[in-house]
Amino acid sequence: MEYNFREIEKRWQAYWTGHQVYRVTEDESKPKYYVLDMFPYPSGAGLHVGHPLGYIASDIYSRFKRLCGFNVLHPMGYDAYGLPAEQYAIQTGQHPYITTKKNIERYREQLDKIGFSFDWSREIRTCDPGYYKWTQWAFIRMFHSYYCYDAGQARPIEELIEAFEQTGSGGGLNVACGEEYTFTAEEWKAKSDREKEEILLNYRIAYLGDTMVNWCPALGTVLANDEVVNGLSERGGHPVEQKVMRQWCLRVSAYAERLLDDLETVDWTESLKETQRNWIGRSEGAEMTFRSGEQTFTIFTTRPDTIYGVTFMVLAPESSLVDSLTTTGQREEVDRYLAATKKKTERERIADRKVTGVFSGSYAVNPVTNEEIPVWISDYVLAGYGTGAIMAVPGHDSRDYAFARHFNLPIIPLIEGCDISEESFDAKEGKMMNSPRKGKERPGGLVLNGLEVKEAIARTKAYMEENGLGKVKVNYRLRDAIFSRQRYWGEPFPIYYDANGLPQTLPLEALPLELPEVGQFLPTETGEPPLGRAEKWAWDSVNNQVTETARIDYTTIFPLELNTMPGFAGSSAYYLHYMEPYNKKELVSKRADEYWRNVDLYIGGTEHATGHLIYSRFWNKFLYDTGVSCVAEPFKKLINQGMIQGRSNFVYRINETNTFVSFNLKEGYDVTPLHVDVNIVSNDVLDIDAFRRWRPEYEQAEFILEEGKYVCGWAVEKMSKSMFNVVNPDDIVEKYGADTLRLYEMFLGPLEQSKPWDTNGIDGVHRFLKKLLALFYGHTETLQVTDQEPVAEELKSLHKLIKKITFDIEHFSFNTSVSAFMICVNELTTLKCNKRSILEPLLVVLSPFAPHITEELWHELEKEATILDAVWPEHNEAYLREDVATYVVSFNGKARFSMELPAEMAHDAIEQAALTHVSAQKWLEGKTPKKIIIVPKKIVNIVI
RNA sequence: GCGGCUGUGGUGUAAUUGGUAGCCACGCCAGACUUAGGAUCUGGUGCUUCACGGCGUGGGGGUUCGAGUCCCUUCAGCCGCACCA
Repeated sequence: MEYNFREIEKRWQAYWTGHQVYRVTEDESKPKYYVLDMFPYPSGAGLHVGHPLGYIASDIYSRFKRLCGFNVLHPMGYDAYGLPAEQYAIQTGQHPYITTKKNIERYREQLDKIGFSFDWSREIRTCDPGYYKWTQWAFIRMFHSYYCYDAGQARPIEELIEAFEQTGSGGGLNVACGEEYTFTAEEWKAKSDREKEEILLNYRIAYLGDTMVNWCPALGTVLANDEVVNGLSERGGHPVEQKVMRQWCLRVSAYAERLLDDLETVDWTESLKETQRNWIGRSEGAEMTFRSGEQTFTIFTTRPDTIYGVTFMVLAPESSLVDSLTTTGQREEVDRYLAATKKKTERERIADRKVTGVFSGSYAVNPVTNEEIPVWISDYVLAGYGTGAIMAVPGHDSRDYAFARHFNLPIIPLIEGCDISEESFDAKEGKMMNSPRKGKERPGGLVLNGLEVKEAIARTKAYMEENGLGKVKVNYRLRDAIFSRQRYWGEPFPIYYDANGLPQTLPLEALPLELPEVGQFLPTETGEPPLGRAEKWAWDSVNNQVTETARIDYTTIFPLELNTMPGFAGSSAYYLHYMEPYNKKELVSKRADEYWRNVDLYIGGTEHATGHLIYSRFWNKFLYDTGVSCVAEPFKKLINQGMIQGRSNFVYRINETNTFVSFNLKEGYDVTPLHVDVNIVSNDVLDIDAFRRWRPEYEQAEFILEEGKYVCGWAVEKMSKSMFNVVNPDDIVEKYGADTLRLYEMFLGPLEQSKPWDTNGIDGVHRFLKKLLALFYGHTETLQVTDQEPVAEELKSLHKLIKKITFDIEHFSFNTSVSAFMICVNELTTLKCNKRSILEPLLVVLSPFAPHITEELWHELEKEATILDAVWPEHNEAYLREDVATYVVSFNGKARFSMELPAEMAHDAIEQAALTHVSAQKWLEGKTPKKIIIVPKKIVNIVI
């Protein structure tokens, strides 16, 4: 019997497509289960064997859930906007859509070969206007919303306008905003539309603001924080500088608290949650107000208890206070410092940690001691965090310490017994002293001496609030997301600018606002984004779509927004549209959303921890607030599949010759290791003929062989073209079949672990499939299955498998599942089992892992997949059979150990064990054993 | 610096979650069938010892009748945050 996987797979592929086997509908009679993969960016290089790892796992889980009676939504699509297609377009002039479309087709071809059960009728491409209509739609909604902390949710902006008209900015409003404004209702009413709009932008969830951005000159665009790594752009590694620009932003920071708190409600790995917690960066502290002459300003600190140790203040160079606190005498020096700081890029600022700074000339008054302390300016204080100003406590903060040492400022120790002669004492522990210092006590003043740090913090906070010197405040590291990109290949903003130059949203009927054609994909000569090259592009299409009254008169030239949205825009709510991709009227209908709710299982890489997975959670929460999504968290359980690294092979050329020496013989020769294409190496043995054909210079190569073979060296490296270690799944499928690939990728190790791809060992899995087929066919071409009654051993083998696999799949332990299959098939082979009643259920269990081969056999057995429902749950526990004397031993009602032996041996075992095993005897004191189970030589367990 | 994760044969890994450490594979060794083997099948394979035995889950210590698993400590590696007050 040949294992003709090529024919089998081709046939089933065609059958699945032809009969739309994996099409899913909202079937209310079944419980739902939503399995989602992070959709791929279709790159030009195609898939390598690492990409499908997560897809195979999710596919197995989907198929398993289907067999368990769930209605499983398992869609797939493409994150189609991206830089590579745009850069290719700039170089070649080919429209990114064409490149993207071609890549998608190639991806699809590769994915299809592996035999996934995606419902392709629900495919989404983020660059498809039918889809990005909903990205634009959500943006408009964010524009028309503000965030109310008291309500704990986003609210329509009209409510805020109403409040301003009623009570002005006072009236106990507790809302998220950029700058704080103070005005009365009358003042508000007196403002012009333009002024009102400027103020409202401070409150909108999608807003236009002047913010410090990461500007990447090489890419010609602004980047979000998660797109910058160590001061370099994530894509391409170009330097990034800080720059103030007017950009669209999303008020993600308003959701910081909820994004943090709701992490408790999701089933993600601890490390991923921790990464997000770090990124959100909650810190609890206090805002304190200091006075300097006529001015007051606020600082943020997590250590209010150290107020007696403040010996100077520091402002960020970009702080708006710098100007007003700089004295005339210091003006020149300060300006020089500001200019120097401005020139530094983000990376330089991180790289040279030299202490720099300049005195402003002003003094501030410590509100607790009334002492005057100098105000300095230094770039170690960040403008974007807290208030951009700090109180410096050199005794207990290492940065302040370094600064104080450098500029010879006083350092006061505040904790009993701490040594600050070499470094600051940063730990939040110990007893307070010098607070206040001896002889500086003031009646009714704050006294912290003798308190533990924790108590001192609480005491100071209370004192501040009682005396109106400050308030308790929680700060977050998480910043608003910068949402504009100066690129072509992205979603256009549904925004135009009116005669006042103020942003207005397009009418909803005008959506989608389609990406225009441009001659070139570069920025314009005047420095505008590429969309600036489109001539009055959208107005025609906008006006064609809206009713007569809503038409916009573009003859007065109201320009459209020329920026496009960033990559994360399209991936932020795609899982919602998968629920109802054919709905042209809504992102998702109430009915579909309430059926599918949220993603039960999400599988993808860790690299999205601080990007997509934050934005998506934010976006979903916004839609939850506005009643679109009915669940606050989009992804209930999340698994990060590990990365598959490459395993490179090397040949060893003897220097200055064309002779290659085998790995174990290379000692004694002067050799250079050279990467060799892993596809012409098998089990580390080089295919010499293929090598000679590989490159012209090796055509005449000579070899020094060991035992007739050329053995290559190897190393684990990143999978990349330049290392010749890229393995294409197509080649594996061609050689071994998709089922072998699927099983092998799962067999390789735990799903979440990173591991090198090593094709050595795939034979073992392939052999397993052949062995399995041999159970059905023997040496013939026709089925040899009989209807005989199974014997106990056969049943036991099967039921052991079912129990094991059920447990393993539910715990995403696919590698051990594959092992269990191998054990079962080995056992059945030994038993020469060809009984239908055993083999049929075995197929059902295997089907999530190797759908082609099992469907093939089912077909021959003339069975439907529904057989599963009957088998799976019923026989779950059935393998524990009295007649083979399997004992499950338990203490305190908890199963401890099980062992099998003939029943008649049990009695002898008790005696022997009790006599020979000291620890058992000790344990048994005062107890009466019912049964002791042993294996030869050693005691196994005791039943009380 | 702060936080998280990991450490088991030659290799990938497993261990019923505190109960015979090394399942299942790869590789290797031996054998069978073969003109042949990068095919197939059978047996063996943690280290050490001729053997009885002894030693073994990065190192050290502890809890326990019993520890790969729990606690303390230390080393190594990977990841996240980091001039965030």
